Amino acid sequence: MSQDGVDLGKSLGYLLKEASSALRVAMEEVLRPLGMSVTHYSCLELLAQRPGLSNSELARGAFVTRQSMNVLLQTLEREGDVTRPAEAPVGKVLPTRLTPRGRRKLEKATVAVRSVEVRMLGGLTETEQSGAFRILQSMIHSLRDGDDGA
Amino acid sequence: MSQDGVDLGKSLGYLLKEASSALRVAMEEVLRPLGMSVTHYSCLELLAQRPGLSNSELARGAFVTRQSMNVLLQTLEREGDVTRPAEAPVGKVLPTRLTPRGRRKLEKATVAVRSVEVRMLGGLTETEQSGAFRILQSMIHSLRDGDDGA
DNA sequence: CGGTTGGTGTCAGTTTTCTGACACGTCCAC
DNA sequence: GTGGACGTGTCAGAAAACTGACACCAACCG
Repeated sequence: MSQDGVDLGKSLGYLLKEASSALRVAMEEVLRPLGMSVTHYSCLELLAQRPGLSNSELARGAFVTRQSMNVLLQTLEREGDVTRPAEAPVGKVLPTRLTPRGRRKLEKATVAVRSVEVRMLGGLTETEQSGAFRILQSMIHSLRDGDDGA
Repeated sequence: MSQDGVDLGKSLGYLLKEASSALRVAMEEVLRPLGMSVTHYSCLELLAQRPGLSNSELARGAFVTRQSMNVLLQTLEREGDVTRPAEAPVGKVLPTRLTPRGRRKLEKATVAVRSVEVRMLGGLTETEQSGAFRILQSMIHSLRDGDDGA
């Protein structure tokens, strides 16, 4: 219906959003059978790579607010995938850790997610992939520079 | 606090999400003074480039559901930024168009958004930009291929 | 012609995420 | 030590998005 690509596709910003959306959709698709959402998975993956992360740190890593991450953590804790001490060892920070159960869940999810990433990079050469790496990092850096900076 | 980059940054998927998030934040920042959200802007921009788009088509273009786009369109219509015929010329499709008022609003927003995009691409050469273009399109294509396909 | 498929607008309810605000703890400068 | 800036966990309410479902229309094919 209508045309398909006029000149929306000329904007790298739009393309970035489109790619991110496609990635999210693809991840949701493979994660759904496992009963996990993308944020769900992100949280577990974060925890596996950096055990003891706080709620706020997890939120930043998953690009959601502390409040959102907190409700997720409560669910994960109730389901027995993560553990948080009842008392803060220092300050108010409650370091979160994966339980063996959470780790097992994550392993399955990681396989699924990795397959998506592999598919995403299918048509790209090694050189293009490292190019993409540098380019994306440059974009992020440039975007954040001006946020608070000037 | 904690470390800063362990090996999250090694995943292109994560980097893509990070870049997209940074872009969204930056856009929200410049759009907020204009009283517009990102979806808001996307809708207007879409309409400017392809007048007469239907609600469903706009939804797909802005990566939201028909239902979400519909409530947005109702707001835009109430504010006088877009027009939809009361009766469908053919079928049930209601072609939407920008009003002069909507067009003026969009112009201001476009300036703001373009500045963000320029900033984002600041550290990139022309060659890198076209590389990014190809790479992102390849990712989108590869991601969508497997969705329904095999 | 009748049936099926695909697309659309819309109603309703739910879920998720966000914004705003509070109290508390740490850290550093003074 | 004392003050302020900063970061954190949490409560409460609001906004945004989603899922599910319905009726309708167009196009195609037997």
